[in-house]
Amino acid sequence: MRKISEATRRRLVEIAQILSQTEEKRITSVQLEALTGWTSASIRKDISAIEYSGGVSNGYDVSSLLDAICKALGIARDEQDSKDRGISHKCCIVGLGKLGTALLENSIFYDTAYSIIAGFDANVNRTEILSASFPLYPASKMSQVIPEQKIEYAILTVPNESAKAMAERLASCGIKGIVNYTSVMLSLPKEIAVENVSPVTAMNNLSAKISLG
Amino acid sequence: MRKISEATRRRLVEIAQILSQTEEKRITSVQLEALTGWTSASIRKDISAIEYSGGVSNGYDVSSLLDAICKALGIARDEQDSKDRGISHKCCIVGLGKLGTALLENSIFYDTAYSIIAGFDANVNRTEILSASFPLYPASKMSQVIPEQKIEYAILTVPNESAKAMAERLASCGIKGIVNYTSVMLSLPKEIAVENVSPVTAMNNLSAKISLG
DNA sequence: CGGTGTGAATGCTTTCACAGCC
DNA sequence: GGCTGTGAAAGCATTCACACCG
Repeated sequence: MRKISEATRRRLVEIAQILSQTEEKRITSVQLEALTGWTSASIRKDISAIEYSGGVSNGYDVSSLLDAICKALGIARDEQDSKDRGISHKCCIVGLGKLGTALLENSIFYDTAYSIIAGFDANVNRTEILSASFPLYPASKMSQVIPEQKIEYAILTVPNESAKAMAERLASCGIKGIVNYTSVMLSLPKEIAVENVSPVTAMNNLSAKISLG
Repeated sequence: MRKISEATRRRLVEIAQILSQTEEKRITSVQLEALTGWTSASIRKDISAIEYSGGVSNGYDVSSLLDAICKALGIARDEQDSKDRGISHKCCIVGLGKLGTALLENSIFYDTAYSIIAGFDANVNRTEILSASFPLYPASKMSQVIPEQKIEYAILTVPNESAKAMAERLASCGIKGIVNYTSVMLSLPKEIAVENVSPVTAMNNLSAKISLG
């Protein structure tokens, strides 16, 4: 069970997302191959890495497979599941510029296990003018609010210039993971997980992928 | 040279991004290890996969290493370089909701090889009301504008409900890569590259990474 | 049959360790 | 002395192939 490798994990996360969007009742590894591009054998191996006995003969039961994957990866399948299992990942948005406010108004985490419960910005004006369904604080309050509210994840949408400093502050506040929308590569203690999702990084990856065939 | 693996490519893209943000003149593989968390041996192997002779004895020359990586991966280091080498990646934004407009006002690709030259939305009102430094079109014009303008990449910021359909349309217009901000997993012909950067996907990855240690 | 689950074989990547160089 | 570059070894992951099951 502790044998879930990086590659397998990424695939399972993606498979889980596909399953949650499928309306079929059952699905086979060959269908998943068509959907994902990975070989069916590799998908079966991935699934065998988690404890799941269901898939006998005519494919997997979508719902129970999804449950099994989510359980194995420690993620919740939706809001209900997250309540049932007592998993709730509290997040905050750091940086309330154009992008940050777009995300906070978008209710992006509707019906997921994640919920945004605070926003921060260095500019006090902004935290006072903007409004959201959760409180907004000046950045100076981070070190107080984050531990107090047990916030685990941060979505970093500050300008590049402040990215490094803010990330380090988040780290020292005990944040566990950062979704990084800036194009600055963060260097943080390795127990803090970072997921880079800046458009520039994404484009570079895309572009390199294509140009190498 | 065609031996650049997926893993190596991703690391090199990240290293390139770090190099472009370093103001030091030289850097060693051990320093890169500290910054990235990957072992120095693996970094040296990665670099040896591209044609680069520079790094003798006391580390690598930041600027020439960056050049070499960019050249090997087919990406441009900045706007100037992209002009010099005649590389210019034209992009469009599909979906001008909150997120889409945040991205288009943000001049996110300032001083990169990428430039956004068109925006699309299914809602004609929106394309008429909004304004940007590039033209906005109703989605019906996609199949005309994309080939005509030789647009290679799309940033997909439509609502989840329309993601699948829009992605398929983009594919049929001959787009080469999609940066996917929706949480729908796209299944497209494998010659079309997709980079998933939705907050939900990112959080799931983060969360799985942490819970598996 | 059409499908899963899984040892065995193959093919990659990463790590090790050290020669060679400044 | 410190660092790169690289064969050789070790460790993983993917693919193959087939027994087994409904």
